[in-house]
Parts: sequence; structure tokens; C-alpha cells
Amino acid sequence: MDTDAYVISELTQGMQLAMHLKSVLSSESSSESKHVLIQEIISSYDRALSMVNWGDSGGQTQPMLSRPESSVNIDESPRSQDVNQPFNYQQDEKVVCKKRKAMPTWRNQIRISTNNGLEGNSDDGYSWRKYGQKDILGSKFPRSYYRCTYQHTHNCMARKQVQRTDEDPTVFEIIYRGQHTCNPATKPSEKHESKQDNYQRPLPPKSADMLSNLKKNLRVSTSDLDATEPCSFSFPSASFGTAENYQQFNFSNETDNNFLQGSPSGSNYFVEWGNDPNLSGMISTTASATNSPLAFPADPQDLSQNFPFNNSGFFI
DNA sequence: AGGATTTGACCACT
DNA sequence: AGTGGTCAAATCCT
Repeated sequence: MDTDAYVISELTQGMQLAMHLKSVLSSESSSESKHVLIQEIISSYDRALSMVNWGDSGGQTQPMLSRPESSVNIDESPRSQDVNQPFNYQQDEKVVCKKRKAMPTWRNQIRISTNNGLEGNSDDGYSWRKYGQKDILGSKFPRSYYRCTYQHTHNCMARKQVQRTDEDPTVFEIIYRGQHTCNPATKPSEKHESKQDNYQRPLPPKSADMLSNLKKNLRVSTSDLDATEPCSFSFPSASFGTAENYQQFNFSNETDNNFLQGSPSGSNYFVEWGNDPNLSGMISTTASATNSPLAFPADPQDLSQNFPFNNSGFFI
């Protein structure tokens, strides 16, 4: 479709502007020119995002620059009444809604060793309670449904689905839904500690954190390209014309990367926004770098061509 | 006894 | 009508 060409064009422009900005930053240019470049980059990405959103989402979304703060406040809007409501489940707790739409989700594929290949071992640092299991059409293995143990005490509506993959029974696909509103930092003192601590350090891809981290990281990447910290963010440059090489941005604020740290190498996080397949992409942690870099695989099958730039709010 | 899991039924969505 | 997500009673576990 033509939208694709526009999106690629805009993203390419954004990339070039970012490179330009990098050179400007290393020179003694005025701050004004830097701001102009940053604004150009933001505008370029915004236009690309707008095209994607308007072109592929039935016109339901708006250019993100016109929706300040919408990126971090993940809108769940199960009943589509107030799209500007922050992520908040508590307000209509009384209303029974057995199926929620447009919840931010993450897919995480985890390989479990055959010795202890139980679903429960795919621990992510949070405490979950199983509330259902369902045979899924076309799948050999049932899907298990979990919700946060602290749903009632902390009004935490985070959920996850765990399903063994047909292709490789040692691999579990975990789909996270919603963000934790409980405080994981307090968990070790709570009673589920013993079970949790047997496992590896977490990597709970907390939805809002993940999105905001990506946002922050990318923002840093355009303004601080000379950062020397080892953390890095990369994405395939195929969209920019070179299939083999990754364009890599560095960012320096390692606290922004806490959702990656401790992540098992090779974990694949597939990020989605609601049910829109266009608002999705895979994030994987790789074993090659020292500090759990975030990388988008070059395989186009793994990466929706619009991701991450089509998501509403990674950049501003 | 209290919390976690199982499982059949119900409901929303397509 | 079929499918998937959730509820809630029954059951299991500690």
C-alpha cells in the first residue's frame, strides 16, 4: 500500500535527521539548531505514526503529538468510553467485563528445560494465581490463565496467559496483559517470597514501564548519541536500505533499562497494542552484548514492518 | 482453615 | 454458532 512507502520515507528521513543531529551534537552548534533538528525528527516520526494509525487502524487513533501523555498512560478503555483515561482498572471494578479489548500485551517466549518444564517455572518475578485453563482450538496444549495474586489487595489487574507451543513443547509463550499496580519491591517480605526466590531474577515486562522506557531510550538516543554507556538499543536498518547492518543507538541512562536487566538472554518479547497486528513487534534480548541490549530482529516475519514506530507514543 | 488450583458454565466477541 | 476469556463452586494442598 502507499502508506508503507510514506512511512518508510518518513522514517528514513527521521533516521537521517538523527544522524545529522549526532554530528551537530558533536560540534559547537547552537542549541537552537539542535532543537530544530529534534523537532524535525519528532515530526517525521509523528507523521509516519499518523499514517500508520490512520491508514491501518480504521481511523481510531490520532497523531500522537496531539495526544500528550497518551503514550505512557496506557489506555485500556475496555468499553471505549474515555480514551484519555489513564490505565486504571479500579474505577469500574463492579462492572463485569469478561473480555477486555485493546489491552497492551507482551508475548514472551521462554524455553524451559525438560527437567522442570512446568509452566509455573516460567517465573517472571511476580506472583500469579491461576484462574482458568482452556483448550485452544488447533493447539495441542491448553492455555492457562493467571492473574496477579495481589489483584484484590492492590487492585492489580495484571494478567498473563501461558501456553506451551506446539512446535517446541519446551517453549512456553507467555502473554502479559495489563500492568502491575502492585509494588514488586515489597514482595520479598510477603508470603509468596519463598516460591518466587527459587527462580531467576525477573523480567516482568511491565507494560507501562516498557513503553515508557522505550520512549525514554529513544528520546535519549536522539539527543545523546555519543553516550558511551554499554546499554544499547538497536533495530534493523532494513527499512533504511541496508539489510545486514543494525543501526544502533546508544543511551546512557541505565535506569531506563531496568526492564531488560536480568532478562534471560534470548528471551523474545513480542509487544502488541490491543489486537491490532500492526501495532506490534518483537523485542529480543541477545547474549552478545554485555548489558542486555534490546534488539529488533532483522527477520521481517518477526517484526511488523511498522513497529515500533507505529505505536502510539514511543517518541513523545 | 485458608489459600491455590481445577473445571464446568457463562459471557463477549467475531 | 464457534471460540476464547473469565467467573465461581468444587476440590486439592499445605
